[in-house]
Amino acid sequence: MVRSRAGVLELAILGLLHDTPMHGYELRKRLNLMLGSFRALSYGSLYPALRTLSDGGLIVSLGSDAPPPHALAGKRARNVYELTADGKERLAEALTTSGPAAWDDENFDVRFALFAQTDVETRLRILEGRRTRLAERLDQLRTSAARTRERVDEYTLELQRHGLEQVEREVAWLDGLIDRERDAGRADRRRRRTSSRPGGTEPAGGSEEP
Amino acid sequence: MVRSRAGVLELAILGLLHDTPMHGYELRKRLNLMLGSFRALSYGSLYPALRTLSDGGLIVSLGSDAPPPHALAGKRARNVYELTADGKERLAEALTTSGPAAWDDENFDVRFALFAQTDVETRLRILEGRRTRLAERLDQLRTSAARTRERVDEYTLELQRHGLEQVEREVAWLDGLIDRERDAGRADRRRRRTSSRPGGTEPAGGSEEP
DNA sequence: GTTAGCATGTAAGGAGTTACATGATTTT
DNA sequence: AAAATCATGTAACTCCTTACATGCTAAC
Repeated sequence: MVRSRAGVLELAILGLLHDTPMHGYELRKRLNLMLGSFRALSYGSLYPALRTLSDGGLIVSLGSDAPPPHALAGKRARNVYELTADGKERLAEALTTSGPAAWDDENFDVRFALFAQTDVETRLRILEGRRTRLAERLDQLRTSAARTRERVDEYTLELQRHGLEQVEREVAWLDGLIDRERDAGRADRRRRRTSSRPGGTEPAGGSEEP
Repeated sequence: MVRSRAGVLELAILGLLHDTPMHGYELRKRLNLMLGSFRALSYGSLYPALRTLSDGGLIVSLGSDAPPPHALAGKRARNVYELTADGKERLAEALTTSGPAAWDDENFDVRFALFAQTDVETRLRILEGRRTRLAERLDQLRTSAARTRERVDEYTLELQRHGLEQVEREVAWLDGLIDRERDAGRADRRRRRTSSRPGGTEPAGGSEEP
């Protein structure tokens, strides 16, 4: 088995390249945006990752032929990458898996940012998984807060209080998103029932009303 | 120069041991509490860190002599560590430094959790440094949000919106804390002026009214 | 013509994790 | 007597960063 570890970074790259072929430098900027923009990813991470994906046959660089149609022509030396068939397959596969690897702290943001390429069912599974994870955390925090009370100083206490509040807010955020997705899901099923098309693999997309 | 890198973990250990001598296993639990309790620190990190500190002469294990006065006597094989004079010195020194190393994402929480061992001036410097850092982040986020609008999908946008909101809330939290510290600082100066004692190196502490 | 930003990469190293290996003590 | 949890450590490995090395192109 060659697949072994997934790596958030590789998934993020695959996800971005699915929309638009890009070269590393630009990819980095989009990646940083996608990941909330703090914690700027370094080239020392990005280029080796591109290399790995390229070696694995998931992406290819459009070497010296086929200049990007819309953009500033000329300027070689840029390696514009795009997904191969294998890459698309792997991406699609990775996007439908849920499990802890989807809703853990390090992965959730990337998975969320790629929701547009998924269907409502997957989105709901991931959002609910994340919600459950955070609810567990909340439980732990509240329990240990009750246990440690008085044994820690003001500042540690304040830090815990603030941490708790942040998690609570994130849960509330998720609740809102879950509601929205459920509505979208209902609308989707209604649509599918009405039209005779049994529905392909195309993403649900839609929901123009945020 | 032997000092080289500081390491958040080592500072956290020093800070906890300053209050109470402890053995590794217990230290880990307190450490996890202190760091918000998610992201449980592994033994594979903790014990080597204790080793390093021990080798550097900053902490010592009270080997087989002097059983902990208050606690469950008996049970050897536990390495209870405490700060050496050097360790206390290094801790005090580390606690008064500000600079990015104090208010960066990875360090701020630990620094904050150790505020009880600092004076108001240091606390204010760090809180304000952190506030400035976050304000910069906010600026970047808002700018890039304005630039990318329409070029990214709903979900990426929602993620950015949520990230922005979280940072805004943290800034508000800091503002509250800064106000409180300013009040404490004023009270402190007044107290110092009134009493003839010029004030030693003891932490400002106090502030029973949260 | 020189500075700033675009563009790609490599090598060394830091900071942590997982998995392994071991054994004592407490609870059921 | 078995299971849980306390307690300490090591080795291999992962993921990422920093610092280095290189060169092209746009703007001032």
